[in-house]
Amino acid sequence: MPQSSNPIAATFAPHDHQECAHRALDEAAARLAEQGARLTPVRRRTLEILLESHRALGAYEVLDRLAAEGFGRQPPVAYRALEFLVSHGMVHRLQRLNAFTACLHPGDDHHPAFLICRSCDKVAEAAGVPIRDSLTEIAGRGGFQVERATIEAVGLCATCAAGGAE
Amino acid sequence: MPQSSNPIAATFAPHDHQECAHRALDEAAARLAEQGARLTPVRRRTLEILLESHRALGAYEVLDRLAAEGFGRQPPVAYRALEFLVSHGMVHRLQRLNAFTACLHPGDDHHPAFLICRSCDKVAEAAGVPIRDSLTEIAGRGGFQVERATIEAVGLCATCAAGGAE
DNA sequence: GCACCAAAAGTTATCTTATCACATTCGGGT
DNA sequence: ACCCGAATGTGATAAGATAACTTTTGGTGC
Repeated sequence: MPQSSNPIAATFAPHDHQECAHRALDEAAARLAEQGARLTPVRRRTLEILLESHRALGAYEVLDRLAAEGFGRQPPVAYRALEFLVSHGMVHRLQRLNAFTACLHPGDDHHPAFLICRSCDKVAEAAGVPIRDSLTEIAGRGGFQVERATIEAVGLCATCAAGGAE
Repeated sequence: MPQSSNPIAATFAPHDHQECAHRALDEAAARLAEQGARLTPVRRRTLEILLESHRALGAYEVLDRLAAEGFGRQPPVAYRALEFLVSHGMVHRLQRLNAFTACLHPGDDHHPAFLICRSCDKVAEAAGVPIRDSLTEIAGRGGFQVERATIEAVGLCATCAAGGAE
């Protein structure tokens, strides 16, 4: 992730993907090692594929890439790797898109809000805490205990808005 | 909807569905008439089916019921009716569940947050405005313009929590 | 009443997304 | 070298959604 005053803007701005993806991969590997979880070749490659774009990819898109690289070509190959990565907080699932996106800062707030740009299709993670607090508060007044929340916004990122990609 | 200090609690509490569903249907019919939209038999019945439970139903569940009542038995029958109702604000689509739920107060805040009880599967609508404001604010700081937001929480409603349905 | 047109409903086929069940392989511990 | 459980591979199929085309329906002008 490049230098920037704001992580959301930084995600959408042009920047050195190689570097930010590499950093995230190292961090993921370290965290998984701590947990005693195995980052096997398929799982590692799956994470890399997601990190190579900030986009969300469908399971079958991931599968195609894996198959092209010599891994199995049946859906469970991709779904299993993705499920593993999601359950260890390395990847998030986007409900609106039926798609998956790599987490750029695993371990921090693992329940972010997602900002999906409808023009460039990149996905940023925004601080979920204040939003969840608001939701929890409103739900709580009705006696509802929130356990998990999905917060996903579709809109236009600053880069696309500026670039006339409207 | 029964008398209650809180609409969320009211949704989950036992109450006279017939009455609250009937009210919502009348309101929907009136609103559609205003808009010059046609509430045809399939559409009307689809809305009734959703109103009969506060649960979210999958398109194929709705389709089965429609087919059993003499309507077509092909997926587009259900999808078209649901799409019509969604686009007119009478029904909401829940991304987490790939399912649809009737709107209990069409016209009010058409972008509510959804509270889904994992025990009884009922769905309540909570005021979405404060939550969306929070999201819009955070996103805006990163230059992201929110256009549409999905806010869905899974948890436990007061009725199930009290009833030991844990 | 009737001819016309657009909207709605019906039907077939197909596509995308996701999971199940079972066989095989891999890797660490003894 | 052997064992065991985890991970992977494979075929089949379930579940969710849409495309393309035909037929029916309902309102409008005549």
